[in-house]
Amino acid sequence: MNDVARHAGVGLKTVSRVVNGEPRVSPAMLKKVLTAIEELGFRPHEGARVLRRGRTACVGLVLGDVADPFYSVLTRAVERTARANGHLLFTASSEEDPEQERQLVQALCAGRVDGVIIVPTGGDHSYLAPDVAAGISVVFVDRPVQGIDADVVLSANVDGARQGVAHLIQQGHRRIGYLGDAEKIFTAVEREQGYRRALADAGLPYDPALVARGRADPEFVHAGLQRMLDGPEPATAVFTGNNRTTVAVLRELAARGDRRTALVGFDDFELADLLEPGVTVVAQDAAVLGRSAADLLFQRLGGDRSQAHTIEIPTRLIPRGSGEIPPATA
Amino acid sequence: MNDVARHAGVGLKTVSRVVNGEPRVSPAMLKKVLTAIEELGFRPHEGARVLRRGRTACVGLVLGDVADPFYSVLTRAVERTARANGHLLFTASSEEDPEQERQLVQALCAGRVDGVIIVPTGGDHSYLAPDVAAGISVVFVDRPVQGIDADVVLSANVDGARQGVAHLIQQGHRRIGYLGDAEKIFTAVEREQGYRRALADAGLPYDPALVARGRADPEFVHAGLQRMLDGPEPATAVFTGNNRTTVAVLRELAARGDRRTALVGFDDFELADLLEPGVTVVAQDAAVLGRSAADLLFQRLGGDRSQAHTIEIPTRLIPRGSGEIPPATA
DNA sequence: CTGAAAGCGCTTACAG
DNA sequence: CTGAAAGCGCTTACAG
Repeated sequence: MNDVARHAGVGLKTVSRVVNGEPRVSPAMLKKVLTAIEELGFRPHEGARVLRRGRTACVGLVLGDVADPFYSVLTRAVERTARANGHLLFTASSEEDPEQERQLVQALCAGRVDGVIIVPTGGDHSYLAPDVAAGISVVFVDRPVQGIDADVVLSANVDGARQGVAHLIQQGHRRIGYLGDAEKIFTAVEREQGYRRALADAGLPYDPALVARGRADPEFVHAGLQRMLDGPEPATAVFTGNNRTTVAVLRELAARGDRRTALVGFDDFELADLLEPGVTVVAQDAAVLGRSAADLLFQRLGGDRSQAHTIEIPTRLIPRGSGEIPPATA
Repeated sequence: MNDVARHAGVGLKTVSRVVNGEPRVSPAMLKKVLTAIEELGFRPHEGARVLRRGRTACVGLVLGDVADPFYSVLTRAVERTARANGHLLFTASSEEDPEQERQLVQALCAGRVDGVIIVPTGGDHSYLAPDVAAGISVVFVDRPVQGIDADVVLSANVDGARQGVAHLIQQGHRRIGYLGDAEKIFTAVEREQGYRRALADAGLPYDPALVARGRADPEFVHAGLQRMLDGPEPATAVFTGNNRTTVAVLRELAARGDRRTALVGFDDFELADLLEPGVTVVAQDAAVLGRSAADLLFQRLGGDRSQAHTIEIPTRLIPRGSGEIPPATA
């Protein structure tokens, strides 16, 4: 910029005015600066701007895994909103590791972003206090958080799961298995609670033998289903707590040649309607989740200092066939 | 940092030394600074560091749509490599709009990143010359680029498509339709070329009536398939040029109740194996594409000034059933 | 309408 | 081992 000023034979400030499109620049000056910029191929340096202005025009998004379809849709929605607000987006995957999440969030908060949206891993998030005090806005999405008071956007996990399981009960099922994430993940706990509530509502007993919690890998699902389906009192239906588990269960059922066990999954996924039978799901709206979180963030960045909000996004039961299979023994 | 120095009663430089873990700091000083940092909740400001050092420790990735499964897997691979090299990642979706891409890339290059990986939309990319001259490294992935000499990582599009179509010919098909992206997209042109080459290799005629190019939306696919399958000399098999088109074709075939038309798709997708029949695909390795591009980028950032490389990642034919359906009239 | 000075928060030479 | 000075590239008051 100094070069440009010298090249154009004007003051530094005049160049700054032109670059920032400020008024009160005479046409003659404007032209001199513009040609100098052109000739030198000058581009203003955002970093320097940020340092002086205190605003980065960037926001960050930290979540479990950008390649997970649910999160990639959420990411897209956040990105769209960020762009609409003139901001660029950092994305970073915590891999569900609290320590990695902390590192990523702090790297972002160290002057690189104006605000962050976080899908929090478990654990205490009070480490964010200095950053919040320094003026960085934080919004949590998909899961709530401990140790800090901030906006949160959630799916209606308990109620969604309750509805999904109630749907199976309505089809006549009495022994319904549950497979979901480990207990350290908030949504898993919530959805399992919805499962229990549906059972309780229908006066059905809760049987720990029908519940399996863990990572959605083939081994876990294989073992879990085996336990539920091959025992003396087998389950006739299964409710899964997230899309990866649902897909793993579909694979396992296919491998077993099992077409009689009913299935309702939490979270929709592409092609669920094309499988045979179509997979009945409790759909979350990842795009609305992302957009809502980003909207809240930009409200805060816009100066909103009101009390922290908690927004719950409703889910939707989509019957497609797998959840309407009647109990084998009925 | 000034506050810390004053609070600790030491020089600014000493604080800098401690923050950066430099040696030659006496234990007494170290302790004074450390407690001051603790008491003030000090965090070094990356922006300022960047301005002085000239390195951002960030890289950017600009592609069509982060929510596309192929790209989200690629994104994840880039992110992993970036993290392994101590860098954070910006992601931005161009939505296949050259102007939007240019804006995003330039916003990133304006002092926010050390390098960028781009899935280029069509058009000339010579606008990047000043940034490259300014020391920013650029790698293109998935598609090559015009107007600039840079590293490129591609899938073996022509050969992969040729193999996929040859596979259908081998099953006895003589009338094979092609549905793919619009011609402005490089990979679409390449894959269509592979399609034509396979036909030529087998001595089969190229029939424009069996070719449809456009966005993978339901209307396009509906019209395209109708034209190919409902004419006097219908196609008995279809080759699709990308995963979104493949899925749209699957939907359309299901809607038509068509289970006799064979299908091979370019690009793999989740659940392709669970459909009935399983979907035969020419699989690209999005993770390898992303990792290779990121590796090249960090080589450049590490000082490699050798000639630009072009890397081609092989594809793999995965027969699952849909591509092994014999011709209806055979 | 225009510009010289100070400073954003750090690091890079340079002296002590 | 320690620190005062200069400067990264820009913008924010402040004079003219």
